[in-house]
Amino acid sequence: MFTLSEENYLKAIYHLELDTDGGVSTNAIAEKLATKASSVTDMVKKLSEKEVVLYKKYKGVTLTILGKTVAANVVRKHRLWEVFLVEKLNFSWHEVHEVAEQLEHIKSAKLINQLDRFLGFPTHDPHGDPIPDKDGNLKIVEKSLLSTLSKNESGICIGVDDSSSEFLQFLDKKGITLGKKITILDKEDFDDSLSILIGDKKLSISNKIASNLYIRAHTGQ
Amino acid sequence: MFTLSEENYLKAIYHLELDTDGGVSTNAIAEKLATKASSVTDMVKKLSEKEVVLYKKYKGVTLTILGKTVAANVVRKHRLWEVFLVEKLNFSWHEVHEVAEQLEHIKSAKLINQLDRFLGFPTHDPHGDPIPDKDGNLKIVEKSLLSTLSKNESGICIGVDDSSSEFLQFLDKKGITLGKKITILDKEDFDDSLSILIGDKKLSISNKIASNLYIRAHTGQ
DNA sequence: TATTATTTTTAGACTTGTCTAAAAATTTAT
DNA sequence: ATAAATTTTTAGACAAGTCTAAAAATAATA
Repeated sequence: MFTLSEENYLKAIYHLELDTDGGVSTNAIAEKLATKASSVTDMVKKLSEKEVVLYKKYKGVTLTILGKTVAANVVRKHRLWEVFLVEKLNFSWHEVHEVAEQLEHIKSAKLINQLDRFLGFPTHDPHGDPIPDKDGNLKIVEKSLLSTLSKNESGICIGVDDSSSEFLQFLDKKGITLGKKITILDKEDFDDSLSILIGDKKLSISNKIASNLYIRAHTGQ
Repeated sequence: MFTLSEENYLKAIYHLELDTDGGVSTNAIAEKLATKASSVTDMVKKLSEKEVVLYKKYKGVTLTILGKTVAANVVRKHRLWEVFLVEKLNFSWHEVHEVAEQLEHIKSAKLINQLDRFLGFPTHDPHGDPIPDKDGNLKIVEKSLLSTLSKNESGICIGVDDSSSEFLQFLDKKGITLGKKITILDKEDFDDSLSILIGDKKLSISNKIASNLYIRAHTGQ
C-alpha cells in the first residue's frame, strides 16, 4: 500500500517519463511537485526500496513495471473522477482538477470499478486525455496539434495540451469543446494565426491557441 | 482548515457528545479512535487552541459552536457519500462505511453541494441516520426501538443502532430493510423474542435483534 | 478520611515527509 | 582538460501525529 505522498511521486514520475527519454531527473520531479530536490532524493530512495522505481545516484529514476501499474491506476482514478464531476455534477472542465487530485487517492477497488461502470466505461477524460484501463494500458489515439494542419484540412477536437484553468475557460467562451469538428479555412503567414470553421461558426485564433489543441484526423464525409 | 486527523477527532467528539452529558472523556475518545489517551490529550490541546473545543484539564472536552459545525459537516459528507455509494454504485449498506470514511475528508464545497443535488437532497443515509444540512442541523425524527413496541403495534423500520457489517448482512438475509412496515404479532415472555410480520412474511427474531432496530410510529393504515 | 484504583497528563522518543545549508558528483564552457 | 556552473546528495533540523512509561490528579472504597 502506498501513502498519498508516494502516490503523488509515482504519478509525477509517470507523467514525466512520457516526455523524457532515459531516467527522470531529481530536479524535474521537484519542480513538478513544487518541492525541493533534497526531498525528492529522500522519497526516491524509499520508492526504490519498495521496488516501484529504479534509482542510481545522480542518474535519475525510472518506474518499474509495478511502479507504472500503481501510477497508471492513480491516473485512472483521477480521470474517472473528472468524468464524474463533469458529467454528473455539472462541473466545468477547468474546475475538476483540484478536486480530482484529492479523489484520486481514495482506496477501494469496488468503488472505482463501479464508478467506471456507472459512467459507461469512458475512454477519455474531459480534457481529452485517455483513461488507463484496469491493467494500466492506454488506448493510443493518433493525434496532431491543430497548428500542424494545412488549409482546408479538418479534424475532431480531442484534447488540450495546456490544461490551465485560464485556457480552458477561454475555450469555453469561444465554444471550442471536445468532439467538435474544426476545419482550417485559412492560414495567415504573417503571424501564423488561423481562420477556422467550428460547427457553423467562423473564428480567428492565434497560433498559440492552435498549438495547444489536439485534433484527430477526420476521415470521410 | 483542518487536517484529516483533526476532522476525525471532531467527528468522534461529536458522536460521543450525543450520548453523554457533560464533557467527553479522554478515554472515551481514545477508545472510539483506537488510539492512546496520551495522543488524545495532545490533540485536544491543539483543537482547543483552534477554538473548536472547550477543554479543561482532567475535566473532559466539549465542542464549541464552530467545532460542532465542522464536525456536522464531516458527518454530512460521510452520509451523503454513503447514499451515493448505495443508490448509484450498487454498494450494499454494510460495504459503505469504510469508503465513506475516506470520502468524508474531500474538501470542496461545490462537490458536496452538487452531490447533494444529484442525489435529490436525501435526508437520511442508508442506515437510517439523518444527514445534517449545510448549517449542521439535523431533522429529528421520533424513533423507538422495535423491542419497546407491544403486541399488535406496528411501525416503519427507519434505522439501526448497531451498524456492524455482520448485523447489516444478517438483516439483508432476513429481508429487513429501511422503509418496511413491521408489525408485532407476538412477544415471548420467556426470552423476549418477537414474532413479527414484515411485508407479507412472518419472522421470529431475538430480543437482541429487536433492540438494534429503530422504528418510526406508523400512524394509520 | 485515608488508601487504593483509575483516569489523565507530562516527558521523552519515534516516524513520515519536509526543509536549509553544505558537500559531492556531474555537466558545461573556456 | 581544467575551471566554473549546475545538479544531486548528505547531514542535520523541524512539525505533525503517534507511542510508552512515569507522574499527577481525580474517583472509588474501605
